[in-house]
Parts: sequence; C-alpha cells; structure tokens
Amino acid sequence: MRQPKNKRPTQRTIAEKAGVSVGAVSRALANDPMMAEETRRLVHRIAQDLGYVPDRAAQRLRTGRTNVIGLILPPHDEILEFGTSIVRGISEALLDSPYHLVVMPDFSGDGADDTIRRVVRNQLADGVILSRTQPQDARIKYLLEAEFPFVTHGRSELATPHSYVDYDNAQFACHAARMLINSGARKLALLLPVRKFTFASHLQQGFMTAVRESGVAHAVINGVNIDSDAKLLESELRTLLTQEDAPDGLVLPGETSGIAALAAIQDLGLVPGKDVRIVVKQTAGIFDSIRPRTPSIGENLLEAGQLMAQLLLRQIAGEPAADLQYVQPAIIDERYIVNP
Amino acid sequence: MRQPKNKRPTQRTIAEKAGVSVGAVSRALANDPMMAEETRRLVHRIAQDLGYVPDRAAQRLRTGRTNVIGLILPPHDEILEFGTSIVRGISEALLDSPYHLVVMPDFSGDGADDTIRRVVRNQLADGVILSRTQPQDARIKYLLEAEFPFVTHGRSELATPHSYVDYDNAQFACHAARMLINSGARKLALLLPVRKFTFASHLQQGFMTAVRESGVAHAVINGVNIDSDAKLLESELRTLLTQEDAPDGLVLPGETSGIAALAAIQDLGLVPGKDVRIVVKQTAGIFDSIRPRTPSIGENLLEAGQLMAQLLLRQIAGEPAADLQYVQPAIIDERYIVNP
DNA sequence: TGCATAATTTATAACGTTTTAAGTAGTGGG
DNA sequence: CCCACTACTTAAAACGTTATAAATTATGCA
Repeated sequence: MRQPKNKRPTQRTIAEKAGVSVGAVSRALANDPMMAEETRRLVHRIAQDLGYVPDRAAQRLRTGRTNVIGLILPPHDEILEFGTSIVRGISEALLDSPYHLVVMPDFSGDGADDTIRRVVRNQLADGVILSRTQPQDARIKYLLEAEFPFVTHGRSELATPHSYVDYDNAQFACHAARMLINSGARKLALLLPVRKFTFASHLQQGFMTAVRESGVAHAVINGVNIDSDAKLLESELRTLLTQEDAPDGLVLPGETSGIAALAAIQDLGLVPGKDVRIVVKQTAGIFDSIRPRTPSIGENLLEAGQLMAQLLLRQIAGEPAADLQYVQPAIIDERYIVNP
Repeated sequence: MRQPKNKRPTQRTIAEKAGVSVGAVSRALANDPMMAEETRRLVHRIAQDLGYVPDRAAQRLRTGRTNVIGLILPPHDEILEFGTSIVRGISEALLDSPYHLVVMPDFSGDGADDTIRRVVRNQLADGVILSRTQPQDARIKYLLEAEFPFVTHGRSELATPHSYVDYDNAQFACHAARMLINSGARKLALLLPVRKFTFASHLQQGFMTAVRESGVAHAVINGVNIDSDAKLLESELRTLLTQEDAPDGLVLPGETSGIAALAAIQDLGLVPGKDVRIVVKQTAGIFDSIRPRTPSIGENLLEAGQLMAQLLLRQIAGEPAADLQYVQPAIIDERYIVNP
C-alpha cells in the first residue's frame, strides 16, 4: 500500500559508505571503548549525514528491551483529574530518555488485572506505572511475583517493599480537619471512596487524628462513589447534608467532589463557608477559580508523574525498588495556615 | 539483569510440538485459507495450551508495521479539558484492534513539528492523531507530503483533502450568541484563542451570523490566550469586563474559560446571568455542577476520540482519506432551546 | 498406470540490530 | 626474526516472525 519513497538508511548503509563492517558500525554508534576513536567519529559523521536512526523493532527483537513505559489508566471518570497531569508529568520526564509512554486503559474489574498480565506476558513494556493502590493489591502481588519493574501511585500494605510515589493524604486530611475546626465547624465529615484504596485509610487516619485532638463530637466518615461523575456525587452529598445531624464541615479529597459539594450546598439554599465549610484537595489546579472561594490544599500531580517516571527508569537500570519511594507533602495554602 | 524464569513459547515451540514447520504455524495462526483445516486447528490448540503470544518486535521488524497509533498531545494546559476524554475515546476504540495508543507530547513551537517528523522518520507509529489544526497547518502539509496516515481534530483549509473529526464550532457560536441575544444581552463578546486555529474562524463566522441577523450593535471578538491557565484567563476577562462598553453577553468556547469568566464576573461584584450572561462550551462535563447555573452547549470529546481512532484505522487499511471526515453537531441543552 | 494439476507443506531467506568468537594488524621484547 | 601481546576489526549467528519459492503429497482424469 504505502511505502517510503527512499528506504531509510540502516547500519549496513553506513558500513558500506565507511568501508567497515556492520558490527563495527553498531559498536561505534554505541560508543564502545573498544573502538578506535577515528572510526568511531567517521561512523558518527556518516550516520549524521544520512540521518540514520536505529530501527526500534530490530533493537527490541535483539535485546529484548522494548523502550516502552506503560501507564495503566484507571477506569471511570477519575482520570479527569488524575490522568492529565500524570500523563504530562511522565511524558516530560521521558523526553530525553529512549523511552516512550504507552497508555493502557484498564477496563478489568477488581482482581488481578488482565491488562497487567497482558503487558507482562506479551513483553509490551519494560515497566509499568499504576495508580489507585489497595492494601492487598493483587496487581502488585502479581508484578512482584513476576519480577516486573513497576512504580505505583500510592502505597500498599504488602510485606515486600516496592517502588511508589504517594501523596501524604494523612497530612492533608488532618490539616483539612483542623482548618474546619478552627474556623468553627463542629460536625465534620470526610468523604471517602467506597472501594478500599490505601489512600482512603490514610485519609481516615489523618482525619481522626485531628478529630481526637480537638474533641469534636460529631465526625462521620462517609463512603461515596468518589470516582463517579459530578452529578452522582452531587446527589449523594445532598443526601448527606439533609440527614439528621448533617455535617457543617466537609473534607473533600478531590476537585470533582469539591465542585459537587459546592453545588449540593448551594442547591440546598445553604451558604458555603458559613452553613457548611469545606476544604478541598486541589489536584488539577482549576479549583482556585471556583466561586465562592473556599480553602484548598494542593497535590502536585505533574510532579508525581515526573517522579514516578524517574523512579521507574532507575529501577529498570537496576536500583533496588526499596530505595525508590517518595511521599509528596501536602501543599498548604499560606492564607489558611492554622496552628496545630 | 532480569530474565523470565521460563522462556515464553515461540512459533518454533509450537512447530516442534505439532510436528510441522514454523512457516506452517505462522500461516495457521494467520488463518491462511491455504492451510488444511486439520493442522490449522491443531496449531491453534497447541498455541492456546502453551499460552503463545506473538512477539511484537519480530512481527514489526518483519512486516514494517508498528501496530501503534500516536497521539500528538498539544502543549500547555489545554489538555486538561481536551486530553482526558480524547485519550479515553481513542483507547476504547483501539481495545479490540491490534493497535496500541502511544502518547507523544509535543513541546515544539509553531512550525512543522519536530515530534511528527520524528514519528514519521523513525517509523514510531502507523498513523497519528493531532489536534488544534490551523488553516495552513505545516504539520498537515508535512504528513500529506510524506503520505503518512493521520487524522486531525479540526479542519484545515488546505487544497488536499485529509481525514478529520471536527466539532461544529460555527453552530455552537451561532446558537450561543442567539441564546444570549434572546435572553436580553445587547453587547456581545466572543472569546477566541490568539493563535490562528481553524476552529477560531468557525466560531467567529457562527458568531457573526447570529449578530448580523439580530442587528445587535456591539459585538466584539476578543483574542485571549485561551490555552493558558484559569488564573490568567480570569485577569484577561476582568480587563474585558471593566473597559468602556463592556459586554453583557459572553460566548465562551471551553469549560476553563467558562469557569474563569464566572470567577471574573463575580469578583467584579456583578451577577452572572443578569449583569453578564454567558454560554459555555461544555467539553469535560464538569460544568453542569458549577454554580450559579449557566447555559451550556456540549461537545462530545469521548466520541471524537473514538471516531478519530476508527477513521485512522480505516485509513491505514487503505480507505481514501477524503471519505473519512466527520463533523460533530453541537449538543444543545433542551432547557435553553431558542427559536432561530 | 501415468501424468497433469491442485492442495498442502517445507525450506529458506530476509527484516536490522547486537553479540560472540574468531580473526588481522601493529607493537615491543627477547 | 619470531613470539606474545595488545588493539582493533570482522564474520557469523541469533532474536521471532513473515513471505517466497520450491518441494511434497494427494486428487482427478484419461
């Protein structure tokens, strides 16, 4: 059907032009120290002139390395907040590496993930990045078992250490709760995903720390389908806010839930920041422009993406996974600093 | 460093077990009709048993096809709205095809794009998808010249037809302007990107149609850096709204600009929907939860992604690009239907 | 039975790279 | 002048697949 007008140059082309063997060209290009400086330079020059670029498929076939990093994208609408910055972060970190980012959407259910099995068995990538970890994450177990390089966004509670980048959700929830209490809220609620992600227990733990130290009586932890779209969240929040002993302070671990909460509060005729106070985790950065203004605590997902890519590359290069762990601090807005 | 505990099976393994040649296995697996039904089934069964999966690198080296679709992601924060749904749409459409999606961030400037050159010359993909087209888009010219399969999000004004999926921005802008006029606005403004994207002129054209037919005197078309983050947009909008003859009706081609506009309006002590009316293009779907409620017109980016992937696959299969074009209608909210 | 023809299958050659083992020079020492 | 050694280079094999041409077996028909 289609074919390139002039076949692109191979090492063979260079070899003929330079009057050396293909093997020599290969090593010269790889900067093998066994190579005479003179021929090395000659080969490089000719390669440059011809616009030679190595054939990925051949390299991959020969070496077994794919030069691909896989990103397992979670299902549902959560990626609205999550995916964009992460994808950008990873892409940027991979820019001057020989690696490409391949996005692999994960439509499988809870269990050991089909997508990941496919990647490992089909050698689709040299390493993967996955998110939304659970305490006993079957995917992580599988990857550890298979000795396949990976980095997660979020920790697990497995015995074997693995590489991860996580956000300090405990710190976030603790600080958020304190902010609410200090500004007068007395009946707190924390919104959590219904599924048992590791970060949920961190949120809970941080939240309870603040609650206990302040002696606030009413504190509920509410599981909602936090990954669902804003409309569904809205209605769940309306229910929460109209029941008996409805909270007057909400800790919201995401911008979508923040926006949904503001909608629910206002739709009920209540005043955000007065009748119901909220603190939101700002992930995508748009929340600063939402009115009425409400306090938020930031999470740098772009950086998270960059970090995960870097950690993964180092792991592929051979560093032990146990050394490749990072917890991002919560980014606390100066305007809302509270004394602990 | 790492090596699979038990080497994965190849066609050779199957061939030995089945007592046939490798070539036979290859054709049996490809369901070549030249193959006896009996051996075909035998080979398939053994392959199944061994958990055989073909080696992508070898296939690629041999056939020259990469089985990769490249998505050229635009720079800046625009992807917040754009990227997520598009990525999901493409991924979904590719699910039961042999193709993978590779995300390629594009950090180059305006001119003929480095990223695209790299993809074409290095055979990094069998086809690419790119967005934010310009009337005389250098990237498109290059791809046409190279006869490389591609689909764009947005049209161009080049003589040679190419495959695209576009949103009917003229219809959007026209209808949005009518809605504003019908609800009482008399000084309209349309927000446009400063860079000359094709969709900008469609917006302008639709906008002017509505303006002319209504005889509204004040209608400005305002170029802003629509891709910048919400904060910057806010300040640009504050400027617009405080100048002499400030508009009382805004057509906003995106959720980010919609949110920024609401912030700017309210920060100036004005009432959205009364002092200044707005109509927003809803792309990511979150805008429905923004308060105060304002009318919006939808764009289905998930579908756009799916369509682009489908068109690209058909093009790679050999269909002429001129037949692979699609314009998505504006999704008009029933609640705000206006008579033309 | 013999022979052309069809129906399968096989052997072989690529694809472009890396790597291993085997070379060939060039150098210095005896 | 030969040997051993270093310094570089090459020839050849391999990675797993597909495609081409050749070979084998089966089938049909006289």
